[in-house]
Amino acid sequence: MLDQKLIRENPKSVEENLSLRGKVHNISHIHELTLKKREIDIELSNLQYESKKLSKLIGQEISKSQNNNSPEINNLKIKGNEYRVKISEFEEKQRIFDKQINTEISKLPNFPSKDAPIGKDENNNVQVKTWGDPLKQEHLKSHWEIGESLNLFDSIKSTKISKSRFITLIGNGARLERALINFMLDTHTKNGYLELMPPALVNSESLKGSGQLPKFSNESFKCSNDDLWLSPTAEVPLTALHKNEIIDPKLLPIKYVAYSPCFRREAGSYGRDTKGLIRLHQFNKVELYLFCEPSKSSEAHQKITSDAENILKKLNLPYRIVDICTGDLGFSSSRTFDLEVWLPSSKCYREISSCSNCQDFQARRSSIRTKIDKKNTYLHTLNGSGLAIGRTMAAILENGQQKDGSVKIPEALVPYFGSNLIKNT
RNA sequence: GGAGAGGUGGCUGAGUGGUCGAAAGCGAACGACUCGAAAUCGUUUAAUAGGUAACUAUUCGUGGGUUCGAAUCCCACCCUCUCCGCCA
Repeated sequence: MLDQKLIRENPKSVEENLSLRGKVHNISHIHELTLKKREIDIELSNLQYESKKLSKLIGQEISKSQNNNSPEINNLKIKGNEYRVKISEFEEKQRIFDKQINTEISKLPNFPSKDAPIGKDENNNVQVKTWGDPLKQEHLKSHWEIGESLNLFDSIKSTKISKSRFITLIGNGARLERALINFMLDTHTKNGYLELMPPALVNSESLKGSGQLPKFSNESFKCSNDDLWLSPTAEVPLTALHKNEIIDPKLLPIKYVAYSPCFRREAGSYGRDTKGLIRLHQFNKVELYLFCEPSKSSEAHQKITSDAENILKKLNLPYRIVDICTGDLGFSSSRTFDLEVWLPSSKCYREISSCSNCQDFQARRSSIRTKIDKKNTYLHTLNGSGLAIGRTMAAILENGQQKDGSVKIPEALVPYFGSNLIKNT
């Protein structure tokens, strides 16, 4: 959520900032609404002042005369009634304006950071670094081929259970998934993150708070009988955890790591990544999340990114980091580093983690503040996948494949998986 | 799901129509006393919006309503607790 005061006082700068995203945002209508609302606020406040004064006077008169029905008092009551009528008119107006302004502002995305590369779309993203040697042989198997031959998962049968884009993990596949979750959680908790396991169903308020609503209702699954949705990422419950709080600065920064299943409708991606573990309606993810003071968020962003990278390094998976350009930034983010893992079968890097600094955008939507120099200040929130489990499994299968059809398990994972090889039995 | 009780400031808790943003206590901050501390005494101690400020308004779970006036009365919803039922 952008600052309403800024929109009222400096709409030009707001438009300029938003235009960095490569799309024109005309906010003049919102600007006008805020000005009108301001007038209403002032007028209402004046009316309330007069009315309050009169009510006190009536109270005094009644206790003085011991009679609440004298003509003088009745006259005062009639006057009071006039105030009441006017006040409720203004309150109604205020309500309407508040609602309009709020709906409009919550549709506006975050400002891109000044440090984000300027660009129109994903083609303008900037590769920051690469790590490891990408495997580039011909005739390498895709992870779904490997999964099928080693009987690690089944998507065809899963359509019986649900529909397409769901997976059932089997045997070593299920075991590998579990090993990855535990490995990642252990690694991050050793690095100072507190482990949480939040609810998978979240209410509309929570989705608004982190930026998925009102604009992206199409991308999450809704439970029709309740005001509950299947959470698309642990970012949602983790933001909502501290909704409407003023957090003691001594407790900052707050660092969470959470395993959660994630549910996404993937509307509009028909035909893309239909095979394998890359794009599913349900997937597992270990998420890093951080609340900190505004002055510390850039540094924290580097840190959260390197904590996510750490997993890829330990698993010995080649990857690169991409600095997302202003035109390709997610709705809530001001700056994002994507970690992309090398998938040899498709000979390209695929996103496996997205590390974002949302600055005060989510904190303002969710009202999460701290005291800085006695002033309430919105915190900055950061999130990063650390990592998406399914895509990590895909990368391990493809990068660890051996000529005999078996798959080598990265050393760091062996204690968790219980074996250094998956082979056909 | 049924029956009952309840939601008040950082916490405990009083307040059932009138100057109440709210007694009292605890906690916290500052000051006095002290070499220092404890104890004691004194003062201060909610948030939000607008305003340079004085100040003004709003907020007693949330949203409506009644009234000149609502923490207090009415309606709806949410949440918590106890008992019963069901369940991992």
